[in-house]
Amino acid sequence: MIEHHTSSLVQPHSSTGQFSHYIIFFSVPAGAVPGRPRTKFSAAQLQELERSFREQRYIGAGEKRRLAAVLNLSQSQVSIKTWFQNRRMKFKRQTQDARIEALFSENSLYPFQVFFSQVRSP
DNA sequence: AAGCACTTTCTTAAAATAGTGG
DNA sequence: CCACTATTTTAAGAAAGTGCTT
Repeated sequence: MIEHHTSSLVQPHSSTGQFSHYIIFFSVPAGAVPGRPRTKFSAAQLQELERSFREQRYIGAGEKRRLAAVLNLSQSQVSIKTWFQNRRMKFKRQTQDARIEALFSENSLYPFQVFFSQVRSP
């Protein structure tokens, strides 16, 4: 991500006129394999993925092939699998965050107050 | 093979800062 | 100085990578 930070590296400080950073050049190894390019799902694709996820959180081979065909992602069922995996993790995070939130709301602070009053010394 | 937990990479929106003209 | 814009930094989210287990 050099491109985003180039100008801040090149410009000297406005008042002192000094450069605050060294500029380091480096090269990418010649044999580096780029890896799978990041797929950008469109809004319509995400809508269909979400609908399928609501139906069942684990995708099967048949549904995966169907989605790949419908969404024109036929060459990359992997991205669909990855999406479901990441979506399950997101779902899990949200639910347990909601449970933690529920602990702090209402008047459930009491156990924590007891705990900290015992830990902290006056 | 796919699953999970965790991490890395990349993108983008918002916040913060720096310039600039009136 | 203030209002406005342009640029930079920061934070958060999404897709893919890693390593291990079933």
